Amino acid sequence: MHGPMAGPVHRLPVVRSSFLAGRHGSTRAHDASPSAMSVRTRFAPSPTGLLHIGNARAALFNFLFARHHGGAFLLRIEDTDRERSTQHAVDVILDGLAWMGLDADEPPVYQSARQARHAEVALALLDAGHAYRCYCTADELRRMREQAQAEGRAPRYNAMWRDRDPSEAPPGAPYTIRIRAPQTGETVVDDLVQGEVRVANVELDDMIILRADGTPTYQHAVVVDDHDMAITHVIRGDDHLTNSFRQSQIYSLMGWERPRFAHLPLIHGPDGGKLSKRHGAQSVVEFREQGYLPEALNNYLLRLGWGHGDAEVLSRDEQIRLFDLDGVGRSASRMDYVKLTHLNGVWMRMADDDRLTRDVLARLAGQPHSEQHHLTSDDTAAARIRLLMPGLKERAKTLVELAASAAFLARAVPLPFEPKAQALLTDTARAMLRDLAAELAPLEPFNAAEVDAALRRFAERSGLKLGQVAQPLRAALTGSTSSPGIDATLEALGRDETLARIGAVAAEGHTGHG
RNA sequence: GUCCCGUUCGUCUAGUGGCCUAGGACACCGCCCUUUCACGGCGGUAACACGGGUUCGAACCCCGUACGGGACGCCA
Repeated sequence: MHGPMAGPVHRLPVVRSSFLAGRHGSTRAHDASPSAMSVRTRFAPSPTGLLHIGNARAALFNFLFARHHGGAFLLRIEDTDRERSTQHAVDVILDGLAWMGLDADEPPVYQSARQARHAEVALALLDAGHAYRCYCTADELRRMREQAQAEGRAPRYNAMWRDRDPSEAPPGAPYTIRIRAPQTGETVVDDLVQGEVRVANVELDDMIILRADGTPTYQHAVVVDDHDMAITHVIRGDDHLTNSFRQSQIYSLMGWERPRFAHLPLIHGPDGGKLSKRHGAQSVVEFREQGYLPEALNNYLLRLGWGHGDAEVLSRDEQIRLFDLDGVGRSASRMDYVKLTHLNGVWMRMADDDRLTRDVLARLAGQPHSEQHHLTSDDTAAARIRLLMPGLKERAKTLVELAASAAFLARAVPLPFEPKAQALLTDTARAMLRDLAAELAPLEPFNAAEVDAALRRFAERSGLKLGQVAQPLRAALTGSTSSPGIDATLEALGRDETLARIGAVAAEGHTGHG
C-alpha cells in the first residue's frame, strides 16, 4: 500500500481518554477548544544556538494556555536541518526553557527521528492522487519565479507536472513530491488571535512536501508531527500565518482534523525595526547574564502583547489563572528594556534573600578584582551580604547592580573610593570620624538600633546634623555615597570591620597632613 | 511585484456603540518622606493615524487613504 520508503511508523503516544477523564476537575469547556479533547500545545523551535525572546514568548504563551486549560505543553525540536542542529544548540534551548520555568510535560520530540513517518505520509498522499511527482530542477524553478515576478505575478510554481505523465520525465531523473492543491475556492483559517483570515487558492501553489533526497520539507513535517502529537492548538509567531494556509491543505487532503491556530504578533526593537544586537539583549541567556530574574522576564514578555485589565505584576499562578488567547493583541509590539528593568526591580524586592545572596556571591566570584583590593573570606562576605540584603535589593534593578552595590562588603581595607566619596573625607570629617569611633566602639550589642541611637547622640553632642555624620561615615565604610541605611550597614560590617575601616581613613588623613 | 495582517499617550496596554471631559503601567516633570541612594506616597504633561459613511450617539461597526509589519525556497 505504501511505497518502499515507508519505514516503521513512528506514531507518538497519543493521550488515552482514561488518562484525561476527571483529571484536575476544571477542564472547563472553552470556545477555543475544537472538541471535548484536552488541550495540547507545543513549542517547536529549530535549534540555532539561540533562544530568542520572540521564541521564548511563544513558549510562554503555549505553556500558559495549556496550564490554564488543564492540558499539556510539549516540546518539539525541529532539527531537520542537520548542519545547523548541534547538540549544543539544542542544549541552549533546553537550558533557556528550564531557566524560564517552562518545562514540557513529555520528553521532547526530535523531528529528525521522524523522517520515515513523514515520507510515509507523503507517499500515502501520492498513492491517493493528492500529490504528484515533479521533475523540475532547482534552476528551472528559480527562472520560473523570476519570470513570474518580472511579469507582475506572484512568484509561484506553474504546476507543469501536475497533470503530466511521469513517463515523460527523463529516465532516472530525480523528483520531488508536490501536493495537488485546490486551484479554485479559498482557504480559510479562523485564527484565535487574528480572527478569520482567508486567501484565494490561486494564490497558493503546489508546494513540495518531499525533497528529491526523500527528506520532508518543513511545512509537511510540521503537519505530520502536530497531528501525531495530537496538538489541539498551534500557538506561534505571526510570521507563520501564511504557512497555516498551506498546512491546512495537507490536513484536509489527509482527512485530518486541523488544530486551532493562534498567531502572535512579533516583537520589534525599540525603534520599531527588527530586534537587533544594537538594541541590547535578544536571547534569554543574555538577559540572565545581564542580571534579570526569570520571573521578571516572564512577566514582561507576558505583558508585551497581552493584557488583562490593569494587571501588571503577575506571579506564575496568576498568569495561569488569567491567561487566555482573547487577551492577546493583534499588532506588533516594541521591546522596552527600561520597563523590563523596572519589573526586574519589582521582582528582586520580592525575591528570597538567600537566593539573591547566592547569585551575588557567584557574580562577585566571577569578576576580576584589582590586586590592591583584596577580598575577605567567602564566609564572612556571605554573612555580611545576607544580613544587608533586605536593604541592598531595594536599591538595585538588576543582579549586576546588586552585586556591584554589595561588593564593598566583600572587600578588605584599603577600600577603593569613588571621587564623590573621597571628596566627603575632608580633614574635619576625618577628625570627626576619629571621635565617632570612640562612641561606636563600646556599643553592646552592635546592631542597627544601638548604632542609630549612638549616631543621634553623637550628632547632637557635636552640634551636627545627622547627614553631616552619616555621609562621611558612609564614604569611609563603603567607598561610595550611597548604600542601605547607615545603621544596617554598620551592623552588617560588624564592630571590628567598622572600626578598622574608620581607622584606615582617619590614619590616612593624619599622615597625609601631619 | 503579489498576497495577508496591523494602527489608543514616547512605550506596553484598558476599552467590544452611551459608564470615555479615554483608565492603568514604564519613562519624564513637580511635591512629600528622608542620614545618602533607592523604595514608597501625592500631583502633572501626554493618545483614539487620516478621510468618508452607518447610527439619536462611534476609540469601538463599514469603506477608502496613509504609514508600519509579515509571507511568498527542494530554510525552518
